[in-house]
Order: sequence, then C-alpha cells, then structure tokens
Amino acid sequence: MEASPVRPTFLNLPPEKRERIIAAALAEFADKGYEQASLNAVVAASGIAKGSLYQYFTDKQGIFLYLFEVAVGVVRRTLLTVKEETREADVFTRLEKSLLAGVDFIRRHPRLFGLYLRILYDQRTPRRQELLAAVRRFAADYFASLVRQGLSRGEIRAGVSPETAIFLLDAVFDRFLQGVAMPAFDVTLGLNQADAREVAARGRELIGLVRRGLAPPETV
Amino acid sequence: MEASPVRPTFLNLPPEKRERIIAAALAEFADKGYEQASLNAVVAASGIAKGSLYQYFTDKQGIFLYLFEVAVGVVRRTLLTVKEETREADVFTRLEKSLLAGVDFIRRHPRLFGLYLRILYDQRTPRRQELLAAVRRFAADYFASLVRQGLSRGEIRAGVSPETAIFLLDAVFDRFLQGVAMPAFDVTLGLNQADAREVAARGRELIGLVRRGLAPPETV
DNA sequence: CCATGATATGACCAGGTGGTCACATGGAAG
DNA sequence: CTTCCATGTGACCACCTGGTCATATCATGG
Repeated sequence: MEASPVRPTFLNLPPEKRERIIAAALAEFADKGYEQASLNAVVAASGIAKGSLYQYFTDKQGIFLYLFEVAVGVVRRTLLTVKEETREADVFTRLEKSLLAGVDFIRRHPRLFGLYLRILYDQRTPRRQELLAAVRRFAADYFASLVRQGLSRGEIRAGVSPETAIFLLDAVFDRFLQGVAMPAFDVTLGLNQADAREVAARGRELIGLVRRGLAPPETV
Repeated sequence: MEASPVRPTFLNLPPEKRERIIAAALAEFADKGYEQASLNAVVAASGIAKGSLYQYFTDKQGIFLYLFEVAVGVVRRTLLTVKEETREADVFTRLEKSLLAGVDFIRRHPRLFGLYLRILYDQRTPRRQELLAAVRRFAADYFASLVRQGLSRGEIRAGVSPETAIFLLDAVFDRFLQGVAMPAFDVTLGLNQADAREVAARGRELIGLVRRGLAPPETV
C-alpha cells in the first residue's frame, strides 16, 4: 500500500474550487509534461497561493498522480459504456463504433488524452512504467476480448495470430486517434479539421481495410 | 534565407572533437527533449567549456537545429539506398524489406530515432511544424510512390483509396518501429527484446495482414 | 467575546537554467 | 622575441524552479 498523494483538506474544499485546481493542473501537465510543468503556473491559473497547493498535495508527484487517478476513472467509465452498448454486434462493427467513441472521447476530453500522450513519450515521467501498464491493460484487454470473440464466431480467419491482430488494431486505433488530436500526426487524412461525418467515413474505410486483412475471404 | 545555426569555428574543429560534441548533444537532446536538455550536461559530457559552445553555435536552438540537419542527411541517404535496393520487387515485398530496414536503422542509430520522437511529441520544440513537415515529406513520398506502383500494377485493389492506404501503412510502420525502440509501446509482440529472426517473422506476418487488406482477392 | 484548530498566504531558499564576457592560451607571421 | 588574432575558459548574471514556514485569516463552539 502507499500513501495517498492527496490530503483530506483538498477533498473538503468546495467542489467549484477543487475543480478549478484540477482543471488548471491538468492543463499545465498535459500541455508541458511532468518535468516542464510549473506549479507557479498552476497556482496562478487557479488563483490560490503556492502554500495552499502543498496543503492539498504532498508534492509535485502527488498532484500528478492524483490527476492520473481522476483520468483513469473517466476512461474506465467510458470504456465500459461502449463495450456495453455494442455488445450485440459483430467484431468489425464493434471496432468501428469503438473507434468513433474514441474520437468522441478525445474531442470531449482533449486534456486527458494529452496527459496520456505525455506519459507515453516523456521518459522521465515518475512511475511511468506503472502508469502505462495501467492504461495498457485497458486497451489490450479490450482488443483481446474483441479478437477472441471474432475468432470464436469465425468473423476472423482461424489462421490469424491473436497477438499480431491486436498489434494491428492497437496501431491503427492509436494513430487514428492521435491524428484527430494532433495535426502533426495526420499526414494524409486531415482528420484534425474534418467534421464528424467525414471522420466517420474515414474510420469506416480504415476498418474496412482491417476487416479484409482479418476476416475469412468469403465474408468480405 | 536564414542564418546558419553553426559557426565556421565549429567546422574547423578536428573531426574527432566535432563528433564528440555532436554525440554529446544528440544524447542529451534525444534523451530529454529540447527544453529539458541541459547545455551544462553537454559541455560536461564533451569536455569543453561553456563558452566554447557559444563560439560554435549561436544558441541552444542553433545546436538543436544543427543536429536536425545532420539527422536528415543520414535519413535521406538510408532511404535512397533502400528504395534503390528493392526497385525490382512487388509492393508488399518492398514494404516488408523497408520495414526491416527501418528496424535496422533504429538499432544502428537509436538516438536519431529518439530525436524524431522528441520532436513529434514535445509540442514546445522550436520550429516543430517545420521540422515535422520535413520528416513527413520523406515518409509520405515514400509510401505514396509505393502505393502508386501497387495500384498501377494491380498489386493493390483498384477500389482502395490511396490516402487511406498510406494512412494504414504509416500507422503500422511507425508503431512497429516505435515498438522496436520503446518497450512501453509494444503491448503484445515483445519486439524490443526479440532477436532479428523473430522481428522479421513478426514483420512478415504484419505485412501479410496488410496485404490481405489491400491486395485484390485472387492474389492472396 | 474569546479560544482553538483548520486553512490560506507569499516572501524566501537552494539549486538549476541559458547565456555573457573579460581574460588566458596557442601558434604562426614578421 | 613580439605581435596578433582565433580559440578556449569558467566565474558570473538574471531568471525560474519545487518546496518551506512563520504568520495571518477564518469559522465554529463555548
């Protein structure tokens, strides 16, 4: 077990103030990454004193880890909802809907996705491996369960190795979502400026290619 | 036109010393990113005085941009070689060989790939859009020319949209290479610890899936 | 009205940063 | 041996960082 990074004082705060601080910290950490994030900027943006921050949290790491906890909660709830809502469909329909749900999530919570990217790419983020393992469990479990379904129902060819299929899905999904979030990633599709209809069409097309790659010949 | 970031003094240096400095700077910038990189660390690692660094380069940006120039040169030469060597083969063979050449490049020049990742993910890198555009041109042109070949020779189905195909290739390639370079990315395939034979097998399998996705039914 | 304990505050600290500059060194030309 | 200029040097500067702490403020219960 480990000490909580957040002090009770913080949880006693009026919700409006609490959320102002969370929003300011999230913006700072997501925009600049762990090390580059400035606590002075956080206190300035949330209108509290430096000392107060240290009455709410143990230290910089504490603030960061608390943000991560909050983020994980949001992601978990979202993922469960999507899985539930597509329960009945075939694998490729589920994948397509999941992809669009991912786009929706990023549009709704761009900072949370930004925080994830930071952890992914800032090698000096504290407890990075541990945090990534947590995120990874979500994605890998999700794809693994879909691929399992696909194989057992014959929607995916028997010869396909599950690991390679998961790798392909993970690569395509992550890149698509990063393309939506960051123009620099999206060399060709213009996802960042596209409207919902266009993104949906591109997603469908992409899942179509993946489907041909994975499904038995007679079904495509 | 713009002022060169490197001063003539640097180019007059004995090559051994020049390369020591380049190596030290590359290590620092690739490991920590632009803002987090410490020039004090660079001078310590290369055994020169702080002041000397400022006789060789205009400023921190200058050092960074010079490193990028050096890196682009290496990448350009490598890419030309691969394109040349696979000239005769069909699209999917060319892709497979290109993927393995990419792996080889990363194993040979891990810091250069690290520098690329930094530019990609550190939003505060100076002139980031411009630098990424340069890298992007390489990859997009490369894939575009292969896809064009594939479509014109009938190795890729006529119905496939070139942009979507390029997106798929870009996603799969980049993720595969990042998986080789950084364990955190590679959820399922274990590329980071795999030996050359294993990586080749995984690459072949992955290109196989992509091929099924892109090629006309009768050829797979 | 006071006392008490929780909460709020910002000047302050040590340590690191990118960048500067007055001076030291070296080697070649006269 | 002297002059001269390119090159080398590290103490120093202003600025910013995460973190501390003595003190002020506030709300509540007696």
